[in-house]
Amino acid sequence: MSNKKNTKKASDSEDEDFEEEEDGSEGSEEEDSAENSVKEEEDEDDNDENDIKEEDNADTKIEVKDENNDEEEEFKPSINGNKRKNDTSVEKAAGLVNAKQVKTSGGDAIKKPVQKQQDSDDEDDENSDIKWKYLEHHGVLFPDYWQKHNVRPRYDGKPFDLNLYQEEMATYWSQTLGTDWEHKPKYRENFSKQFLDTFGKDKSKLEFDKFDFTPIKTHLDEQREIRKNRSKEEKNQEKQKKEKLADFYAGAILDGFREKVGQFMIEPPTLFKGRGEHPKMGLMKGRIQPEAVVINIAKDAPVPKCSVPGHGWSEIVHKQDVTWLASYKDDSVKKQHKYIFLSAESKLKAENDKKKYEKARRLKNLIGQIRENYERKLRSSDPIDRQLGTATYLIDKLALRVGNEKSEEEADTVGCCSLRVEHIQVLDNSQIGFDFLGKDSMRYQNTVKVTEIVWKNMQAFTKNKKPQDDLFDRIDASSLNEYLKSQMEGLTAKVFRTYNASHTLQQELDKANQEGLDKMDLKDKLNFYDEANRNVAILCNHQKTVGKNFDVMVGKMEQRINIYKDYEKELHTHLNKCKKNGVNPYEKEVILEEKDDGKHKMFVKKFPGTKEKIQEAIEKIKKKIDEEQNKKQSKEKNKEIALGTSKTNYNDPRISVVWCKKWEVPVEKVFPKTLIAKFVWAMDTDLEWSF
DNA sequence: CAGACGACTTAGTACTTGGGGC
DNA sequence: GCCCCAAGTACTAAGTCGTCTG
Repeated sequence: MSNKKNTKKASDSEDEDFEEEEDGSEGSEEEDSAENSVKEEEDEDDNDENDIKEEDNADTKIEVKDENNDEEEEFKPSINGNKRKNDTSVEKAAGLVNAKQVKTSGGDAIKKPVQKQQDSDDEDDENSDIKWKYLEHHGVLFPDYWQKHNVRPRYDGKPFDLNLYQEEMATYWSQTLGTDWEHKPKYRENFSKQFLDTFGKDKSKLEFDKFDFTPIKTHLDEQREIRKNRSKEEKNQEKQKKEKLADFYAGAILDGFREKVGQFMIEPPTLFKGRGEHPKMGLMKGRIQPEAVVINIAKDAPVPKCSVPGHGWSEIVHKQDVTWLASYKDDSVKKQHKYIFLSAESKLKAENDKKKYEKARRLKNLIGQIRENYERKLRSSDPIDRQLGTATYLIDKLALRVGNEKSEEEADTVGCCSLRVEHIQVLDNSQIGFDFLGKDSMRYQNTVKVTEIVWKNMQAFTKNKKPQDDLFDRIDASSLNEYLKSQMEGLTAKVFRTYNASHTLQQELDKANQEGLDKMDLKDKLNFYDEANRNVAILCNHQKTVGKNFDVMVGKMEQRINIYKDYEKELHTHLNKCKKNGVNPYEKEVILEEKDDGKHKMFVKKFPGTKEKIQEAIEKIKKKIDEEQNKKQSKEKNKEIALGTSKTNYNDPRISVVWCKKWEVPVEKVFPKTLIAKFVWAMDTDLEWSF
């Protein structure tokens, strides 16, 4: 396997960087080949340094034996599927055994036993750090190199030449013109500095403000327009090409099963867009070269081909104790690791997911005892214990995150342990006010009534401190988790969020009986579900920003409702007239509203000629009013609440599955496709089950 | 033992899509 | 058939938490 080490750092020194790319030839040449890479991969396999021997090119179907997996679609990755058995004896898993042995050991379908396999997995504890025995995949996809469009910005009113890299940067900048980013001082500052730095010694002569990027912005808009107006065939072609690519890279084999890969495209360069007041926003995210990418596969799996000609992987590793297929470092904006994992619907992820909820259920069974314990700690004479007890109380009652330390290089956000005095207010009547920025700089604003002792503790923790001082100065995330571990094996702060969320959902949905759900129609049942979901989202503070035209949309809805209502009234008067005069002699149509272009009739009023028909029309419009009002209400209720996050990450899917079965609601109504796929393991939960 | 590192989950937003209303 | 919007998905940032290291 290749191991070329001519790596250059992504983008530490811009001068070097663009000089290297400046000669252009590299760029365009590679781009072409990158485009073709898929075809190449499949047809020819002989011109690459990662020359892989593909012993068996037949696209062997892999037999799926595990009954838990019978829903498994075979997506059709063209991996050289080796048939292999999925049930390998325990000793084979012992780690050092290489996959070759696994592969060649035993026939195919001798052992069936799903049950057995599960048992042996459980006993497998001493080997629990082994995540797979065999792993094979196609590596990762690289974004195209920059292709010059030669649209020049103006400088001091005159067209200004840029080299390849400068043009790339300038274009990323131009993409954000007209958005909020443009006006964030930090974004502008970071970008402009880095941009000017690319001019080396000339940079002192340049002022960023004298640049005018509107020509590039215009060009981008035009391009978008062109893209939008492509013919149907063109669009289709492109779609198919994309799908083909996806098929190729999205397929992996893990322990004899075809699995789908998650995000397999290396993150393309762009300007970093951090959340909140991130000090690094606007910096250039560097281009990742294959030389930075580590590939993780089984020892006897074919090495995936690197699709960038003339380049090779950094390293091929066989780490069985991790689940990632590929990883790379990207230090261009901040030190970080990126990974390519299997998708959420893979067995590996699903198992973890299930474990997470099982752990939360264990907490449920112990919560009484655990609460007693931290209540006691609240009154301890040891100040550390009082802080541990108080923090645990907040995590439990308010579903706060634990709050690890953060560096200066990130947005200033906090969680429980990192709360500062300035974030809380000790109020009258045993109340505490919270106001801080949590994960993703989402604001947590809440006033809560707490127990007497918690209130006293909180007050004590603020004593003699400056606003910027830590509220919990004697503990941190790891000491808190250590304490939690002493209460229950594997217990950490985040388990409380999972537990509280799922518990809340279960409780809310259990109210269905009192609410008389059986008499409701599907829409109302779903409203009921949403309401439960919403309570969880509120608990976890899952927010979304209100769309720019939220008010406009609501306004439109109101307008529509009013029009409908007016019409209803008119129908009533019409009906009365009809009653008086016997049969109405005429039927008229009035176009109530037209759009500016005169093309679109928004709403047509009709005044039918018979009493029956009028009555019908009244019923119809009443229903419409009702529907519209419901829509408006839920839109307003969900104004800044995101339901999706708790659905995907916090709510034990079995709760919803059982509820759906019980009330005859199709699961597809509460879970979109992707979540159904993610939660296959929960789909056949039986009615008796509860969280 | 603190801080860095590594792996994995959780998160909101930007973009795409598809289904209902005309 | 077209248009529009909401729902769904893709994307990647930002957390958590265990472990390694000096």
